[in-house]
Amino acid sequence: MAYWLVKSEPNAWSWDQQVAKGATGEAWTGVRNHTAKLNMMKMKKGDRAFFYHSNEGKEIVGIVEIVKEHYPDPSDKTGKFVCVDISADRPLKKPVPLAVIKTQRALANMDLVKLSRLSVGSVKPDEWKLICKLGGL
DNA sequence: GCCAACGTTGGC
DNA sequence: GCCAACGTTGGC
Repeated sequence: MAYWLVKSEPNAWSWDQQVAKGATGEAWTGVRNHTAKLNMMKMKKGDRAFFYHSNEGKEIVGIVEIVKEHYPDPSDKTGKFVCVDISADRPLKKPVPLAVIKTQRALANMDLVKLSRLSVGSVKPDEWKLICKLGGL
């Protein structure tokens, strides 16, 4: 299983809204970046991703599961981009802020830190474990 | 509100 | 196909 991180501005789409969608999940649309798209195309059903609040909060708040693999993004008229469906799995007991991630040497090479504008990044298994620990899971 | 990083666009 | 100009994202 692979691990990922998806970003959303909470005033556009928040963790609470994601939770409200339940196990059916919600289409993760609107990604218009090819690096992010390539990451989404690598996602498999059952993969997990951290849910990160950008701008407001700037912290990882929960874990989501990929419930449907990539398909054409219905919100993209050019047909070039894709989306996946994700559903909320569980919240972190304690959100992990970006500021804390930056203090961890083992997390310095995360896409989140290195490629701050990338909205869908990958997470290595070791990074995943450490963040879960920091998040109280 | 500022600015750095990065993607995209358009002139050549 | 190069590169300057511009727009957008997102941390600070």
